[in-house]
Amino acid sequence: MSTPQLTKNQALVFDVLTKAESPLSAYTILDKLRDQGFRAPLQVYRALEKLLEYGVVHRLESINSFVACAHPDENCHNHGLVAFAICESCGQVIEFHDHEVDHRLMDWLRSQKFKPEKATIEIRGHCATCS
Amino acid sequence: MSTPQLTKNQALVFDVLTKAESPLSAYTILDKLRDQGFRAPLQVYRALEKLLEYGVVHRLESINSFVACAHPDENCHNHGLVAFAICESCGQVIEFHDHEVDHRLMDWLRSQKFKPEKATIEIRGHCATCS
DNA sequence: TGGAGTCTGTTATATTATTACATCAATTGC
DNA sequence: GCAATTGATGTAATAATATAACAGACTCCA
Ligand SMILES: [Zn+2]
Ligand SMILES: [Zn+2]
Ligand SMILES: [Zn+2]
Ligand SMILES: [Zn+2]
Repeated sequence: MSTPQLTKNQALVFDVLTKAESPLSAYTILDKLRDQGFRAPLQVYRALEKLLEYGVVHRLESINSFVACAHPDENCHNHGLVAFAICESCGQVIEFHDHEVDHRLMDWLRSQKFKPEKATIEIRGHCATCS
Repeated sequence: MSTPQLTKNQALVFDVLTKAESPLSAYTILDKLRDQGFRAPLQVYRALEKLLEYGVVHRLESINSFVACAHPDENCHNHGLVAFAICESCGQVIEFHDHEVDHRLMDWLRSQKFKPEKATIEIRGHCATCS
């Protein structure tokens, strides 16, 4: 999935996310973009939908929030799983990939004849500086 | 975490979940228990909170739903991670544990000095019979 | 008996996400 | 050029998920 030119709304949302130092909820993004003319949640959700599709943003299911991809260059996401460590104190997120975990999970799924489409690996806890 | 005697509401919620063949949302559980006197979401959420604490129920973050533990005997959950494969067609969930994946993730977290507290591993896709 | 702790019932509210419908702009095919 | 299509946008309304706040009941035990 290559990234086409972003539209105005997509660029605004992406910009907010890249400047944030922790994940943001859709409504937080909305609030940050009121000055730029955003009025309704759908403006955010529609932009996010595309950004997720392009792989430049990730959704953190366990905290209903969104974060800019930490590895925009490597398009590792195409083949591999992505995992997140989320600090419950400072909100900081570490994004990482591990082919070992990846293969192990995939092997198990294959043994069950389960066809994976989307995976979520999120660990909540406390980061080095917060513990 | 040993499981104490369940209270009336906890038992009702647990019973609904064990009889279901796929995960249920809190509000679906509420609807199924209207006849038993349930009127408000909190009655469900409070029971779920305890059942999660006892480890007899799991929460599936990616679909905002709850499922009874498939391995009530092994209290594998105390040490190890739990992963779920969720079929998007039939809703069926396969719960599994893998120490390899577990250790690998834990090693990585330790290398980052990240102290894990709660982990979510959920794979959505299609099960053997649905693909 | 009377706290302390836990469970419960109820109302209201907060947070997250989608449906429905209208408009606008760029693109395509003719 | 012009209809047809496609994709992006704006707006209002609503659905779905989750929590706050407060009051009452119940058990256990000092
Ligand atoms: Zn990424
Ligand atoms: Zn931290
Ligand atoms: Zn389990
Ligand atoms: Zn299935």
